[in-house]
Amino acid sequence: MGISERKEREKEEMRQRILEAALHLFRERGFEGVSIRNIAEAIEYSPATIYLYFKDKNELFYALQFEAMDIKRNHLLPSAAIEDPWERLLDFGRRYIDFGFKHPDLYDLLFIIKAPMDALENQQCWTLGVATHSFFVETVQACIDKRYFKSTDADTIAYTLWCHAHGLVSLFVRERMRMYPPEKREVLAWQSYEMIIKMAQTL
Amino acid sequence: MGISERKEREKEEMRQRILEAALHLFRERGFEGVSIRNIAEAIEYSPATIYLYFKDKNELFYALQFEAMDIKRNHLLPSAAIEDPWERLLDFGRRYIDFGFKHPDLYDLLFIIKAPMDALENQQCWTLGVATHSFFVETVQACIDKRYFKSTDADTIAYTLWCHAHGLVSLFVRERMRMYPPEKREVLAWQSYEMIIKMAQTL
DNA sequence: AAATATACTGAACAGTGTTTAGTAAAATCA
DNA sequence: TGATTTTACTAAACACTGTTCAGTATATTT
Repeated sequence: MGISERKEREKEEMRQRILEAALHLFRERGFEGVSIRNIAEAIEYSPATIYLYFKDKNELFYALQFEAMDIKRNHLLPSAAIEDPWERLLDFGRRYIDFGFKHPDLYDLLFIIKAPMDALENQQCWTLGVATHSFFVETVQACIDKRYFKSTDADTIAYTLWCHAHGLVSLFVRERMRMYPPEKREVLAWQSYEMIIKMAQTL
Repeated sequence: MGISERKEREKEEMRQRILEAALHLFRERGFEGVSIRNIAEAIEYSPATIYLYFKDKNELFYALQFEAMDIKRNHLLPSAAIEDPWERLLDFGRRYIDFGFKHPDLYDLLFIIKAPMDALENQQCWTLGVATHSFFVETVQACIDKRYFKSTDADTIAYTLWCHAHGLVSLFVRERMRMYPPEKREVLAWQSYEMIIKMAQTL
């Protein structure tokens, strides 16, 4: 049955074409500024067609979130190759913040936007995120084992570092740093990262 | 001219009635879930009437943001009475996080929601925010002066602490802590606060 | 009493997400 | 082959959104 195979392939291609157009538009105009009709126009199909491939706008959103999670994963991946856990942790943090600054729209999509997080489509995205987080906690644990920290509570240390990095990126992404001059914002952020690292060392 | 005075008072009352209804609805259904028509219905006026008191939905949003900022200010205010800067800083941080947990919708409005931040109405809100931030930085400076920190860079210390608190609250508010069991989330957050305080002490 | 200013509204416009009935084309069956 | 079913798609509608504007009834001033 070569036909049904081709059909399935075509269906998958169409799905990808929709996602591509959506991600493209989204990175151009922000998530709120993209409508089903926009996407439909971009791929030269009727709006109703999109509903043959995605249940609703939420499910399209979940799929996009998954794409973003994959891009983030690839951005952080090189850290995993670093042997020394402390150096790995440093590199990981730097890459996390760098991802946020380089792809504010994707960071937004992953960590800031309010959306129901319980759809099936989103499950695998969440799995990927949890995996990355586990890798992070494991690295912290490895640092504990090598006596880089005094505290032995890996969960709390990891969460504390994550809070800092997330706060840093999201204050930047959502433009809540107006009390600092524009050119100082990114500098201050990186200084703060250096500071939290030094603080962590003494913990 | 008693009439024009009364008119002005009535106009202000109407403005307040709109804001009250909007804030009420917003805290019930989230910001995205509130429409001009909803608000109009709540105060039993036509949607067009709202546009006689606010230029557009954004300006209504700014006014709400100002209300939220005021509530936050009152929530943090008691800290100012504490003499010792270190104790004041601790209390301030605790109150900041507590505000976020108790009023996630208002926190959202103030620090997370994406919106143009340059309208006139928003100016005074921003002024209030900057004042609070200045108070925070001054407290950090007072701690530096009393040798509670080793570092002398008040800006970076303040920003680092703010990043942590904001990251903590916004991960909670935007439900990005799914990898931890629900009952552990708030506990972990407060543990993390304790940890950053201890870290800061050794800085 | 007439003219003007004020406060408000109904109806419309262009946009949104989503559903449904219907239509051509493709694949399958006889 | 020709008839039938399945597939892929769309036009049109529904109920919503923010926003504007012509029109109206009341209150104030002349």
